[in-house]
Amino acid sequence: MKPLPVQLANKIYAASELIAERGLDNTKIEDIAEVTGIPISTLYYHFRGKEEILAFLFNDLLTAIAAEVGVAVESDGTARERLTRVIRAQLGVMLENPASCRALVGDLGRATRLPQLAAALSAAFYQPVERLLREGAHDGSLHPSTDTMSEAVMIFGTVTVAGLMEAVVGSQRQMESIADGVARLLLNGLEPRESGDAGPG
Amino acid sequence: MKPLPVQLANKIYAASELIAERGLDNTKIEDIAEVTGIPISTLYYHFRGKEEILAFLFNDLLTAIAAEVGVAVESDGTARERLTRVIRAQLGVMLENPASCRALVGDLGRATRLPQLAAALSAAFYQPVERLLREGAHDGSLHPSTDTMSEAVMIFGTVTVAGLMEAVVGSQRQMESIADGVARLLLNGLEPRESGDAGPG
DNA sequence: TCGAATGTTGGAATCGTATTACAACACACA
DNA sequence: TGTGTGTTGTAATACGATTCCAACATTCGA
Repeated sequence: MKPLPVQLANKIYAASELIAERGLDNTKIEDIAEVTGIPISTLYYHFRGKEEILAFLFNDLLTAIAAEVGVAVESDGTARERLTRVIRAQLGVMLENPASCRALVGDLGRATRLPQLAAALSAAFYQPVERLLREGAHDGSLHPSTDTMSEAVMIFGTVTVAGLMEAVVGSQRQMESIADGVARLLLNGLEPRESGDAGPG
Repeated sequence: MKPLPVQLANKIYAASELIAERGLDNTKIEDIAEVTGIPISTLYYHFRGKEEILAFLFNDLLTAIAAEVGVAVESDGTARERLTRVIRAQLGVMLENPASCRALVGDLGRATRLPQLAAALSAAFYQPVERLLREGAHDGSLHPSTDTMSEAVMIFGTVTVAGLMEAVVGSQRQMESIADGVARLLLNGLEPRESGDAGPG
């Protein structure tokens, strides 16, 4: 696939707001053309159709997340510390692109039906976290897990839903604050700990 | 809204499989008519359109979940124990209706854009859990929380994504096994506990 | 049993919108 | 100047949702 001219790439993002609001089906190509300022003909010259426009936006978002998450995974420290950074990374990107996030989640079915995206989703989320879980069992900073895959998926769900909620309500909360809440739940759990709070950085 | 004749209600579920697979837009009314055995005209006699069919299915699922969850919330025991039951209840219904679940999540955007459903969603999930969190802080079985609403949402995300994964892959795992994994993560957290595993029922 | 009300159904008619086709035009670059 | 690539408007085309309508079925109370 040709690499969409920058000038267009910049404009096309304006569509995510619209799609997030109404969903792809209730968004007319005509509307997309209007908000992006790209004529319909031009859109069809570059994209096979509506769905491919959405795919472009998703792919972009997922790539961004995967990149940030990748950095966090590779960083220094215990697995637990890095997991905290991963959570921050994911939430950070989500809060920076609330519209794309809402669009992604709103049309999640479509996203998972687009094969390239399913792979990107997996690469951006599950795999890095799964790896951290294994490493954490090794370095003792995380509990040993029998099923890292399930756990990675659940963690993904927790983080995503948390981020999504903020994206939907257009929250003004700082990413750190949200990330702390997520990390606390995931690391400490809901059951009271005998000792005081474990205070991760 | 008139209460859809039972005979039709039974047939209409056959549509969820289809919608789960392709998403609502890629599902023609014609297809729905075919798999359900309900003629197009009849569908339009009872439903305003495609979207309302989906809404019916969702509403049904959410009502079922809300009911089961409600029982769990009202049951005996500490808040922690009841939370465990809530998780089982939700997962139980999800695994019994995998197609509806996939459809729901796949068209989540649509679901949240349908006002009645947003309310049903909230009633089925957040509210009961939020209540348990507060009660748990009281009876000491759960840690005190500063933001029960966020926490409830995250818990919802964890459980839902876990259930969804199983629904998507058509897992044969027992609900108990899955629920145990979810409960362990949510209650104990990822960080190792000094004492041995806390073993909830 | 009759008649109204309600539900069921097929088929034709509408209508909106995605997508395609095509032709004119712009720009860069050899 | 000529070719290739990208841009854009306009006019088909096609498909599928929804609506309309008329015929028929069923129920139920008078």
